[in-house]
Amino acid sequence: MLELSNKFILSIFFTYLSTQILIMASTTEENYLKALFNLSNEQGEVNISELANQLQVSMPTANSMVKNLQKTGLCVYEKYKPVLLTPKGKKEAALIIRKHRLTEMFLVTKMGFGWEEVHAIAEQVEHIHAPKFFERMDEMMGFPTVDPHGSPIPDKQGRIQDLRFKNLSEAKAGQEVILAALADSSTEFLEYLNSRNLTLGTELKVVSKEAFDQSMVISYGDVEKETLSQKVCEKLLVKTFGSEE
Amino acid sequence: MLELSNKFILSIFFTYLSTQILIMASTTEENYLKALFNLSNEQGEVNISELANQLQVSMPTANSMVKNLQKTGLCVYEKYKPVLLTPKGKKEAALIIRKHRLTEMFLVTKMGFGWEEVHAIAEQVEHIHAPKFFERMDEMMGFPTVDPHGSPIPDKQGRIQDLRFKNLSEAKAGQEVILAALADSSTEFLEYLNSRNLTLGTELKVVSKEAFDQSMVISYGDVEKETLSQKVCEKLLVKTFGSEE
DNA sequence: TAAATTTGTTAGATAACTCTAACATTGTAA
DNA sequence: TTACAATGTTAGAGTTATCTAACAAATTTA
Repeated sequence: MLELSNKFILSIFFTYLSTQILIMASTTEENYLKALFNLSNEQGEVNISELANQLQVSMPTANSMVKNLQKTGLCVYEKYKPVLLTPKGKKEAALIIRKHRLTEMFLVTKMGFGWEEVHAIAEQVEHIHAPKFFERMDEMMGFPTVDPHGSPIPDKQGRIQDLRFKNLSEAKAGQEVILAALADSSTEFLEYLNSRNLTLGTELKVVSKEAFDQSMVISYGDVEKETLSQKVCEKLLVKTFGSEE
Repeated sequence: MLELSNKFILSIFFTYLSTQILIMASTTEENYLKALFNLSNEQGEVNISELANQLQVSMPTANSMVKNLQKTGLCVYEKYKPVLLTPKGKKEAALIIRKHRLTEMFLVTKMGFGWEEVHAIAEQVEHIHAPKFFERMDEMMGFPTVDPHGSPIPDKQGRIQDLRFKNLSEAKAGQEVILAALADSSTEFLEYLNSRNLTLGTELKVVSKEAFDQSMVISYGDVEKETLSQKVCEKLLVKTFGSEE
């Protein structure tokens, strides 16, 4: 009876410790946090199968890791329910994403890499534990707010600004917009954009829109006519001239 | 009988694969390789106890990892004998050290870090698998041959030049030398040197030498008299004016 | 709504890296 | 040269992160 009671008190004590003391997440855990963050829908929910798929692990693996993350207070999870990040988990995820995006920006602006080359390197650098290293990058770049693909860089507190760009696919014929960000930063898509000389900041004019397949003809720079499929238009995020902050 | 024979053939096949195909060494294995490389004496030998001590693991742990490294052809080892790196193991170790030292130099020359701050960061960055990342660093720095502590940077083939500096402790009274490298790059020692304004490239004059405790009085720059203990003198590597390559 | 499909869980195993305890070998010193 | 000390090895176990096989729940579809 007494023993049970002691165990109970100890378990409270350690639960307290785990939420208060920073037990560094392993690289694996960091990857799960990032995946959960990126997969979160409007309700902040993620299904185990999506998580497993994203990380290319089996469902039992994802399931058991989610249980671990819950023990350290980084997510909430109930059997057969979707996973939710806690505020602590969200913050930790955002800070990893901060390191990722700062690194990508540094590689492009300070080291001469192409925007299609940086993801794989940043994927490794983001796990480095050296606050000063990332602070120096940030400083050297003049505190950028977006990465080379237009995605916002979370601040030191893990807060992310919501840029709320529009999809190019929503633009009307005749409209002029600025290419501001991408909804897909895969190497393939970036190389597609490279081959068309489409860079962030480019002013685009929607020449026409094809009702049949939602493809668009646009013009920009020296390019008079370029046809973009619906699929491409949905991946291009744009802002209107007025909408600078 | 037939089964045994098949097993034997398979084992030969996999041994062959392991020596031919690049099975990436894990971060842990990389740390063992580096430690073996750094601890190697003139005969290239390392005792298990030294290795275990260097990596702060138990002897059984070091012992079993050495067996793994042997399986992948990175070291040679016989029961109760010291460990030896193979040429393949030496090369792999040197290439990790190359990444470490390039990183240290980059952090100091391109990112404004102090030489006492860079070791811990480089210790993490050295495990990044991204040849282009390190090649760009190298290029941006103009292909440096030494790191911020004067240690040589191995080339892309893993070859290390032997700079053969002398110990300051061997210098005679009256002699003038240039501080070229350090035999100890611990934070404590680097901070000691910082506090005395002793940097690589500084011209030192040996004012006098104390026979009793082997301490030295030196002068350099604006400093007329500075007493250095024997311990410090042994950690300072110097070259004479003539000995530039 | 019952059956089929999808999604999620449990159980049990494996690989990598680590440990301690116990034992074996080698080297050193009485 | 025997005994002690130092060094090295084996055995067995724990942790983390992964898997497959089998089962269970939830959801979709007929």
